[in-house]
Amino acid sequence: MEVDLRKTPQIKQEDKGEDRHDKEQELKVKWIKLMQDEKQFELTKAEMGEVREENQRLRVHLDQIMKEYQTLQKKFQDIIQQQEASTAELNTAINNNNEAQINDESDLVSLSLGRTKSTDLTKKDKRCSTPPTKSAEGLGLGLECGKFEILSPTTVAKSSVNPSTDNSLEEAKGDGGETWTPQKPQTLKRDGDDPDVSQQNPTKKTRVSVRVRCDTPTMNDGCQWRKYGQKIAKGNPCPRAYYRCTVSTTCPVRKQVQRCPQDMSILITTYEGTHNHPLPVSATAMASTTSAAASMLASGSSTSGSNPSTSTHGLNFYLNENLKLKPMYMPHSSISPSPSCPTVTLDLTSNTLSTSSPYNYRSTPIATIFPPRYSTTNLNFSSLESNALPISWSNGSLNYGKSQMGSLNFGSTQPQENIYHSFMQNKTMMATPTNNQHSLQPDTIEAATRAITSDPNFQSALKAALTSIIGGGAVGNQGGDDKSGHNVKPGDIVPVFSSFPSTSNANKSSSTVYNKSMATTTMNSQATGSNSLPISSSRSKSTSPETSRDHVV
DNA sequence: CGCATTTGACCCGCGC
DNA sequence: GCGCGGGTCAAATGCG
Repeated sequence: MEVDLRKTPQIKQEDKGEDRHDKEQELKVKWIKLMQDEKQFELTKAEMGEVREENQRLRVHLDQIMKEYQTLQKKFQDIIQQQEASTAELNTAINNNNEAQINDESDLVSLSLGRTKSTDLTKKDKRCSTPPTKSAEGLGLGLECGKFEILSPTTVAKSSVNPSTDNSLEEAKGDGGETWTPQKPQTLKRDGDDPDVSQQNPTKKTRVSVRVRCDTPTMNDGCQWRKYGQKIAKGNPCPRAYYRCTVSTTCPVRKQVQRCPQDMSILITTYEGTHNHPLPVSATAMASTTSAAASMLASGSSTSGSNPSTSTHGLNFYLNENLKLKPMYMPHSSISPSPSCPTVTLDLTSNTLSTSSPYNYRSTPIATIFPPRYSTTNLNFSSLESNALPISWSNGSLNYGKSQMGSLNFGSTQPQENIYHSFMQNKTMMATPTNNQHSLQPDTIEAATRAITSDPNFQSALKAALTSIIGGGAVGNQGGDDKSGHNVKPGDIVPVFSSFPSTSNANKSSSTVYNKSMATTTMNSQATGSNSLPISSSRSKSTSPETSRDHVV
């Protein structure tokens, strides 16, 4: 690179005439170029050094974030364990006190984690066809979906903590006009195999029902499903498809998929049982959601059951009388009597959330759909403003919220607050079993607030939701239904057992670990149209075998 | 040929 | 005890 300048004079002396001059000029030019190149090189070196430093700083920062994340995860698991323990105790006490009430009436708790607009509410009411006799407020947990909205009760994730326990997701049959019948003894027997379930509550099996507005035939939840049956429920023109988790041959999880007869765009998916195997990253989102819902149910539903029939009066959760809950189109549909199946409903369909009001007001509770005897918890994950779909599980990409990161939006502005409010309300109701619903005094609310904030269930639910957000990228995939499809690599398998509400075995599930890839994982599964709606005739190979047949059994 | 879906039959619980 | 309805089974069917 460097030029020997000392030789330059010598060359001048040796050369003669114009040639010399020319050569000298050339050498000068070359020398100048070399110097410039050298300077450029040094500058580049300096830049590279800066970039390296920056890179190192970023690495350090990333490490810190990862450490914090792991720490939070551990804490979360601990809380879940504690929550499980406390929940068991609480349920026992509650059962003793309110057993009669619970058995007789279905408790519907609607937790709206978002704000719903009144107009939307009206629409929902129409859709649900549930008697508008009761109004409920709810906080909207807004999950913006690309293609599908979760209308109402959506899948409940069983507590992520318990992998082994059976998780049940219920679809709100009510949408279809049919009420979701509680699991029958058969299923219970099967589920009974699962020790966890029996331990937690022998009589109750948690189901998570997710209502989503989905253009696609089925909602991809990241798991692999095999269709094993289809039936047309009485009073509901839309066939109900039965799916079994095929990720593991021993996995007890089942799901039912059904279209809402009144609004075909609404897909009701009910999950039942807990996954006893690691879930693909793509499935973790739903798992987290359902876990949160299940957690709420575990702690809240049992306690809240005091007055099912009373109106919420601005509370997010409402309890409905059994009969009134029946869907309009199925006035005669009988509710399955099995009292043993508490249902958590996640309503991701509510688009109409009012930003102004802290609570969701619903003229007609979604819960109407549900069978009376079960205690039902409705989680309304609707975005505040919600034109945007809360979650798009359809087509394989699940987007929680608008953010590219696939984050969950809990309400547009103050998500946590919304959750908090809804949970608080729920708590309040539980605290005042009989009278509370009609009038909640401010101080009562305050007391409830304190109680709620300290409630592990609430914390767990919030964490689950946050977890979903954090792992949102991974969550996005619906492809899970596709057996073939998953873009999920082996490494993506996440040891999250409890995507669904688990009734038991908090211990086992507590070890939930998310694969590092979760954040970045993209779900593409069902874009391929793998899932076919029960109604649709199309047949898809995709993992989510939603039925394509119209055929009635 | 293997696998997933379809679909009629069967099981079981509940109500009358 | 009988009928109804939900849920599941398993043989048949279809597709790649």
